[in-house]
Amino acid sequence: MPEGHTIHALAGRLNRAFAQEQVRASSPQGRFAGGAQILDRRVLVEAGAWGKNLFVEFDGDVWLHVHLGLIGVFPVVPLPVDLRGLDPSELPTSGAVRLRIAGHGHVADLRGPMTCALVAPGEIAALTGRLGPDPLRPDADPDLGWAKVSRSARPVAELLMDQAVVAGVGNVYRCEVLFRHRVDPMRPGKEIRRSTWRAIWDDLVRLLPLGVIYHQILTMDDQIEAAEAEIAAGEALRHTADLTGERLGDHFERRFFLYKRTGEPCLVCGSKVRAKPLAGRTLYWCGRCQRRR
DNA sequence: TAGTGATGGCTAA
DNA sequence: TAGCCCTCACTAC
Repeated sequence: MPEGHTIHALAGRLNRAFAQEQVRASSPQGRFAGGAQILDRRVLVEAGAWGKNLFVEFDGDVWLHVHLGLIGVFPVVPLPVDLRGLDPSELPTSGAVRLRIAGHGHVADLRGPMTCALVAPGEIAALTGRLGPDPLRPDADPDLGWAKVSRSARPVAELLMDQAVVAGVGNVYRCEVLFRHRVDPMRPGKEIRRSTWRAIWDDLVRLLPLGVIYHQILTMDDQIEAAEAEIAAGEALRHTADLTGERLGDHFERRFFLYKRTGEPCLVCGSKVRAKPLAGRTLYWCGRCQRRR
């Protein structure tokens, strides 16, 4: 289920649960037994995210790279009091746990990741160097994305999904943000105006943090404004303060302009929402609102 | 209860 | 282009 906001939220949960703590690591499934052995009893220094990639630093300059892919999950849950102090191998396991990280008060089980590997510090730079700017990172430079968009004949909907152009955008955000700016998803990158690109980028910088805070993709204006008002009032904290990954239920009603609304009326013009595969995923768009102008 | 598709993206062919 | 990772929410029966 991960777009970039999910991974940034996950990094935050890992930090709240384990940062600066010596942890136990194991691989109940066995497929990461060697790596887990190297991580075991190290201090988890800090977790961070770049787009959909999670990087976790352990003492001794040992780095873990995780990519959840489409089906991976990595819930961080508090340990029930009666299970604390047990050897992590004695904790109950559900599913194929590639990597278990256990601390004094929490346990995190990684299941179904696309990537789970130890990487040398130098490889981190190589990995992030292949990624485009991440709107969730304060040092992100949107011009790096623009340089690729403005030279490409590929459809903008395909470019937005390309992690080398923008890191962290997935199928929901690409469909919704293109609609929010009434951009024809099939328009070639080089025909996009710089001001349009900048507006899309600024919108991502606004929307993705809401996704991190609420663990929910928000793209409808009324919900965005309600979320921002809660944050400004300090009320959003109660949704995030104790978040360790348990499913809390959606804080906002789950609704989008287009996503998974094939054939239903566009919320702006009433014409039918269209869908077709693009860049390996289902693109949703409104043929009238997003007509090329 | 069983089947399906997905908020990814790599590798092999 | 298909396979894979092998989860999870949702649907049809």
